[in-house]
Amino acid sequence: MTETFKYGAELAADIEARWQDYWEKHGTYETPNPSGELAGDAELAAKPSKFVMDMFPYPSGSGLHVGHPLGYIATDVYARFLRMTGNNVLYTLGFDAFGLPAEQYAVQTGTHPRVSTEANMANMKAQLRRLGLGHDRRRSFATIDPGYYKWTQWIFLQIFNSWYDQEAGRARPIDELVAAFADGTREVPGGRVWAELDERERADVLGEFRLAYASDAPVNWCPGLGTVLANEEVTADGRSERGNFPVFKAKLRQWNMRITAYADRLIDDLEQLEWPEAIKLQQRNWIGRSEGARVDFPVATPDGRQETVTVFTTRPDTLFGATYMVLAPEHPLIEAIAPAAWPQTTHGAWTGGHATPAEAIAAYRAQSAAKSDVERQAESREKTGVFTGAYAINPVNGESIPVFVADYVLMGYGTGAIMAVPGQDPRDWEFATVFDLPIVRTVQPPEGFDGEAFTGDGPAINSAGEGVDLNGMGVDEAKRTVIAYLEESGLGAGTINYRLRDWLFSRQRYWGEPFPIVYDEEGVAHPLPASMLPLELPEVDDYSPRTFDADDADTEPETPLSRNEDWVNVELDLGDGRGVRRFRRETNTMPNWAGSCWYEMRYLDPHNDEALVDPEIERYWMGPDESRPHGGVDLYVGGAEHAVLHLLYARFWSKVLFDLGHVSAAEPFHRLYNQGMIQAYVYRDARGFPVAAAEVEERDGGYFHDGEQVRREVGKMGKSLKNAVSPDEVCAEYGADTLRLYEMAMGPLDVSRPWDTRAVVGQFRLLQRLWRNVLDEETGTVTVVDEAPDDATLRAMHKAVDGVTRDLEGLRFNTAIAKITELNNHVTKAAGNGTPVAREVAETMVLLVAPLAPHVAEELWQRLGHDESLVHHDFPVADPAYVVDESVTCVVQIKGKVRARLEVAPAITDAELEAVALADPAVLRALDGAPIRKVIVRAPKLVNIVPG
RNA sequence: GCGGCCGUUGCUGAAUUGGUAUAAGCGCAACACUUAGGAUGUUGUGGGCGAAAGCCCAUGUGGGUUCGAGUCCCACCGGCCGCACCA
Repeated sequence: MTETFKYGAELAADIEARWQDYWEKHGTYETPNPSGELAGDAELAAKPSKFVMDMFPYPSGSGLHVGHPLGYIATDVYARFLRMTGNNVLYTLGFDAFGLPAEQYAVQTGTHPRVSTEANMANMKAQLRRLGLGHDRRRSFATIDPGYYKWTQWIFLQIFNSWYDQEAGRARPIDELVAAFADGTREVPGGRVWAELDERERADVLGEFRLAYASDAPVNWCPGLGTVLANEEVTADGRSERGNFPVFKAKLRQWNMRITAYADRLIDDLEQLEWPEAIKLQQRNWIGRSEGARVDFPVATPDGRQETVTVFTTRPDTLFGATYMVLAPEHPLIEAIAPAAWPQTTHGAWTGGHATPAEAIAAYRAQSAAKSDVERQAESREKTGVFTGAYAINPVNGESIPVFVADYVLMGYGTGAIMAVPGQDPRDWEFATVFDLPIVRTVQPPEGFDGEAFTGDGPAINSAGEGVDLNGMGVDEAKRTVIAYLEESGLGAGTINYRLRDWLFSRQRYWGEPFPIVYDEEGVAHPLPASMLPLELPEVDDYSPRTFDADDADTEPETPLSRNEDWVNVELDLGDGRGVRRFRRETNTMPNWAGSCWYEMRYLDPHNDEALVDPEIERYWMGPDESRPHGGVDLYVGGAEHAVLHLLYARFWSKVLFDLGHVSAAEPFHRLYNQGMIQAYVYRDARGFPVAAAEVEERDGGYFHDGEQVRREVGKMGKSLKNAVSPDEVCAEYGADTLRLYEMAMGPLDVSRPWDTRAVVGQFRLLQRLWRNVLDEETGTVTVVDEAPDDATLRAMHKAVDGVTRDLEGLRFNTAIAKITELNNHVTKAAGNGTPVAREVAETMVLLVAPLAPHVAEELWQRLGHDESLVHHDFPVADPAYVVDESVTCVVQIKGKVRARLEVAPAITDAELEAVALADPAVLRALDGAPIRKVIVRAPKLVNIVPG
């Protein structure tokens, strides 16, 4: 092979492979911890710590397209920049390898999930290595590594063994609650005596407090996937986020995490985080905090007792307008209050044509249970319901109001019961109209209001009773007044309600972390002692989930692990002094979110076998400081689709671990950045089918495939739209440095935009020009001269340094590249005019481009005579004296329109500039003798003259 | 329906946050070097009028605030995203 020094695909490939090997061999990206196993270069560890992280990937089998590494390239550039500006930077990448995608892929290909997952990870690692990402590989792991999930299970046990102390506002060990129950400092629910409870009863009591607990509750059952799902994994139209199968409500015993205990802190602590407002807003909405009141409505039962139905309302001020009441179909009190026969006064339309309330209720329940959420959404929102036959007493005015069952009230929100105020609520108005119920306005609508329910502010009317008179008050005052009255008279209380539900934490899957829980012969759950962790997934022959007809709600989940009797039935000594006993293992597994709830902490201390992370090391990297009041990762980059899933769960786990004293950071991610999506052009033929984008040619202003005209649109990149571009292709044609530059130059990181293969060459040309500015393509000799650069070049250089530094700090990679390009173009032009490139300028350009295009930068740096890698070299610093131009172009405007340009010194005073501007011939000509009313001067760039 | 974001050139996009609109890249055109160019370099490239100097118009549309608006305010049009019978 004849040696060539021309920067082309071949040379780029050679340079890149060489430097990737060099970095690996020299451990260039190995970041020292302050102590412990990964302690190293003490000088480096003494620098300020910066922790930069990507959302780690699923090891998917289909390989990467150029959209996948966008965020990784951005974090790599930023991490490199931070290294060059005096920081000790932790940067690595692991794999989120448990969960549905990995398992489904394994099922499709008929191989064991571990085998296919490992193969996929190896493939992705090779693809990522080709991009030159500066990861500390010693810190990488996959969530499926037993050494990692040992600690996932350990954290589960911590959560299981704690409760939320409302008074203290934090989680505490469950033992402290047991002690309080035992010595009577805390009352046992139901007024029972702790010492008199048996083991089963105690377990049940504690289950009401534990932050991880099993309960029988309506859950999201997805027959098509064969598993239950968390609320966050179900779409608005009642389908599974993965696979898009229908989801049904089913009552099943499942594990939950009491995330609701943290609702307020999860909202409040958002304040201090540097996250996109849109994501904060989504989290706030998801948690759905709303302030209002609980109000108790007495209902007489058929057997002469009195029941109390509690409602939640955000509008207690409208209580006098409550003319009926509605319970959700699943409400537990319906049976107790429904009489055997319809009361005499029953309106014909209220019975649904049934002979008795019991029949009507049963029929209505059957009708609404048969509807999946999908159908409920698809139907028009016409209100349906049925009378229970019972009447409640409105506590403020003693009115007897009918109680209905209707599915527009949801058991999962508030108390599952509402007071209906048709005068002020559009839904209640609609229902009242259908069932001919009375409507009483309690807020005076404004003059000319001709709508139905009035939801705005106004003076209260029709709102006076024996104990309280709201008339004339505005909404806020009326709320306060009525809440005070309710509390005084024991009829209710001000309260806060949340939309957030507890997190359903178990799945009927093989490919997940087994629960470290066993059941004794009485069915009481016992945690495994930490010494028995990790509880490894057993090897089984049949790991596929039992799935069902997607529409068959009448099915039940079956856990793959339960098929393995040898593993399920065990004899263990739990170390509780009761010796070896027989147990059955929990056969559910954890959801794939478990592994991603705490992985940032494990990067810090990945091989620690004594603790999830050493406290000193955790404090060094993640501990709170002035800029991060709750601590956390300095920069976390990933897609916005995790706004309420991973990001909420991870925050929750961090807070529990923080409360229990295991970590110093109460928030996992201080600064969050959502990268946009790289889209791609989609070409469709006349029938609307996508055609292979790579085969489309553009001519005569149109696009053609196989001689046929096709139309172009912008869509997602992927196999199904036949427009995927793999990073391997781009690397082969231009090299990884060009790919990196192009992805960073395409536009702002947080904006989505289409990939344009044609435009990649622009960044390739930048590197070629840079290369030629340093050395001779024919001979390979360095051509830079050891002379001082001329003044103009020096200014261009320092301006570029200044701008690039600020752009990289702000993650504005596209404009940073534009500034480097400008400087390089300046140098190229000067060289073309016979001014050789000065060493100082060449080296500065190499350092500026180093975070973005590290391979070519290392190569040029070495050729410029340096023996050491530039990865830890100082980034150039701009000299302020050269950042300002020698002369500045000042615009002279007349009434805001530019009429003249002046070259002036940057230090010119306002008065001097005004004098110069007013003497300028072009200005005089434009003014044409008009008198001057006002002159605005912003030296040195602008003068605006306003003629009278 | 509620909430949030965004409309700049043929395309991707800049604009120190109210102060020269259109940086940089792609594409396109011309020229140079070349046997050749899908290489490289140079120059040009929002629209209109003009020989030129220059003038007028232009940041989705219409209004407003200001000496001055892509930027701030109001209304509308178009697009994207989130939530949605949440009491």
